[in-house]
Amino acid sequence: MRDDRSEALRDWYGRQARALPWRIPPGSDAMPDPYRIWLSEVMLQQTTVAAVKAYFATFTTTWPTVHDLAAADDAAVMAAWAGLGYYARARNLLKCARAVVADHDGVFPRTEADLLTLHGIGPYTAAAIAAIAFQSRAVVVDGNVERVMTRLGAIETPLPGAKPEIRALADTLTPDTRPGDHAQAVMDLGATICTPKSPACVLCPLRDHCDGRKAGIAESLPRKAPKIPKPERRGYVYVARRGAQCLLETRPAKGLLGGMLAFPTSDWSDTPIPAAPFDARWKDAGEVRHTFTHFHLTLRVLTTTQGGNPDRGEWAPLDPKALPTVFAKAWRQAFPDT
DNA sequence: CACACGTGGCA
DNA sequence: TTGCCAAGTGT
Repeated sequence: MRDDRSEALRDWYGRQARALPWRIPPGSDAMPDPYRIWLSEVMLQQTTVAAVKAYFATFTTTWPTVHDLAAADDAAVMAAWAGLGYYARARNLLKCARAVVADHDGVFPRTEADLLTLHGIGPYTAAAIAAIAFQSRAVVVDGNVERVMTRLGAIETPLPGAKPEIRALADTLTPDTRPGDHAQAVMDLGATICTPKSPACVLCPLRDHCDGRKAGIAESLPRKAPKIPKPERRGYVYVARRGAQCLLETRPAKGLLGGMLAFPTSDWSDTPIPAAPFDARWKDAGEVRHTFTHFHLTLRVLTTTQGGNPDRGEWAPLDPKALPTVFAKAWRQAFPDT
């Protein structure tokens, strides 16, 4: 706390902290609920605050404690996560909740090392939970911290090579008192002031300490390797409706959209091979486009209202909200009225 | 270490 | 319209 930069950051956070559903106000002596901190941190992995809010409300209402979540049906949790993306997080969320109940008496472990043993908790999340939920002096490094630290220290080493330098600087800035507030202060700064593009340096509590700003290179940091263009893939998706039911399948537990509810599809490739789940007069309903992390996809949507004996999946009532976004798009393309 | 893994918003 | 990006983890 001797550090001028940490003090400036703490004071700024005291004034400008965002009010978030999982957050206690800066300086508060209230005890955060580790379950809610954990849940919010997992949801926030590579995901914006705006996208997380509604899901956090649904999850904490439906499953208020880690015991409730551990006892939930897999399908219910996957359906509730639908649309948020990175579905391995939902699968790991259940594994983690069940391990906390089975192996830790329903109480989240307090140390980074113990937290790290749980599914879906990596170095960032372990440090964040230790700092925010348990007031432990953990050094929290995420994308925001990387951006703020590379600018503050004018670190021009490209990522990921710069990580040791970044961590060392973050360690220097982390105070002994209220390290959880400090971690959230850096992340709020990165989200609202020290943004990827057009940072608002004039409003920054660290502007007089920032070497990147002094050198006029802040906005160009952190340096990163150029992105590889995404390849194009194509496929066929089969949307069959029979009265109130649709033909649905649960995707394999590993891989893309693993464990999620889906319509049957062909393979997705340069030259997909049509693979209707049963013989029928399939009607061409046009195409939908969707972009995943590492490829673009164009799906030709084929529909029928005939019945049939499918070679995979089963007839079941459909809640479109339980589908990953790419299949929700296909559903809307197939049956715009519903 | 490099790559797989979603999505919606914004310039 | 296209590309970039957001509180990363697992393999």
